[in-house]
Amino acid sequence: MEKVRTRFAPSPTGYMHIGNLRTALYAYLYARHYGGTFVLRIEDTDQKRFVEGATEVIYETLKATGLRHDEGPDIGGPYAPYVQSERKAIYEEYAKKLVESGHAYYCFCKKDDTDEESYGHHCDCASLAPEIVKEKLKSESYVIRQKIPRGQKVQLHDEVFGDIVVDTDTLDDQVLLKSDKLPTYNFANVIDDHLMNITHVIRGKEYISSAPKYELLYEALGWKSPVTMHVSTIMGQNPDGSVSKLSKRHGSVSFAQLVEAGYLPEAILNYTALLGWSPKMEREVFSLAELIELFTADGLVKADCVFDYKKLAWMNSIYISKLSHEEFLEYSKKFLEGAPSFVKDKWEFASSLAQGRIETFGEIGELFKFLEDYKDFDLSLFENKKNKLTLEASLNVLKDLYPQFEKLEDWSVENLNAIASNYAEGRGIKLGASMWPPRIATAGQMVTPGGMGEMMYLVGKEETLKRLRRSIERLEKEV
RNA sequence: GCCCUCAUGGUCAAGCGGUUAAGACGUCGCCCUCUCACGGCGGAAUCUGGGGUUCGAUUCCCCAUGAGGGUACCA
Repeated sequence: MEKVRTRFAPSPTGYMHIGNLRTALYAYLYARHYGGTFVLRIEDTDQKRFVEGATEVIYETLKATGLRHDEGPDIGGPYAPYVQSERKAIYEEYAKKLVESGHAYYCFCKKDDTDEESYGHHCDCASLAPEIVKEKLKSESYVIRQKIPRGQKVQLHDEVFGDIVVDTDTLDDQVLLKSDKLPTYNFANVIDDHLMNITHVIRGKEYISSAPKYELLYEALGWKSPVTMHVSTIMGQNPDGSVSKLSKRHGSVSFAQLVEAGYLPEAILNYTALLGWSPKMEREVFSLAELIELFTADGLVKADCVFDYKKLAWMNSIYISKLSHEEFLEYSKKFLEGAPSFVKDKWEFASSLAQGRIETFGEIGELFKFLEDYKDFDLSLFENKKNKLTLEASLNVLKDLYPQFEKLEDWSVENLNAIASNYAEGRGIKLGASMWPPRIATAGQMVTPGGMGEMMYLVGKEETLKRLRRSIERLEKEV
């Protein structure tokens, strides 16, 4: 059997759209699953869109996600160069061959010759006499267009969408070679896929309409066309419930933005793998190695799918919880901005509270923010039915416990909790009844990322005692 | 306008002629618990509509509708 070769052929736009990353992932998984080769090719034939440093973004993303390519501009390979702008002469050669064989023609129309009302390109350049063409070539700029045969059917097969039959009369004479002598995507991709011996093409569904034209080109050149797999489009949900192609207004759409927001590369990859592809089993958390093992074309879904940030967040929380404490500490470093200083100082400890509670690293600052924003809060927080706490009962607990806390020299979570639990035991009250009031007094808020001991430890002795005194003072006035 | 494609809960999806129509996220309730989170248990919620074919259609065919894409010297 022929060795599988897939490719990822992004254009250097300056960022890696998540849909693009998914295509790369699928191409990578497919190649690896069949022990094949994964090729990276840069499609930079649109000079107007040149972005400085854009190819670096592509390399960095592939590196960060572990989608290692076997051939590419940065590492070379038997089919170099892997950058289309460096292959200019190749396309020109094949375009001329097609003209000679009657499958393409020179077109001298100006860009705006076709009026806006007509759809598709129609002109008579194809039937120009050879002498006239020769004459015009000397002085006029031109493009080379594919000559689509009339009244024929093109039949093609896609691994995902099945058989497709198209009437050639609905196809346009598309431009193959632009007036700047650079090929269009539609042409370059056909030439390169063949020349680079690509056996399986995985690309977005938006190219399915162009597939018949590619098929015609392969036929004209006498080449065998690769197996194709068109994958669904990733959509975003609009506020009104409708969907449209995932874009900035839906949220973060590039890999870099997602990472910046605190999503782990592994989680992003795992989640996007499952958007438009299914392993057909109940499990959803897979390592890259497991995905390679499971990935086949029959799991590819035809219908478009909506990117769900909530589910990605859930997936991310799974990966965060699987991190070792050391990894979590290391990774969280750059997300500590906005966290109160006494949380940063004790981050080694606070991080253990955070790890099980956050879904993205971006939430860290917010999680502990209230500890810094301490102000007089609504005293009703001290009331708690389940623990039989009234304002008065809470006040008593605080007054009883305060001297013990004040005396405590080793301000540790264990010691703090011990004081409260001994007190509860001695009084014959519920543990919650003794821990609730100090926790509320310390945090100034009902919901906290840890229990009483943890909150008091984080805030520190001096500040905690100050807060306890303030609460006692306020409660005494109230009761 | 023309062409192509798609259509299972709010979302991701399994299903490939006979099922109580999986599972996950989200959501709701309960349990656990000093709060939250985690975890456990349970609930609500889906086959776009209409025609066929068939003993029987979510599943096959046709039409309609809706959605997406193409119709670029962009990819």
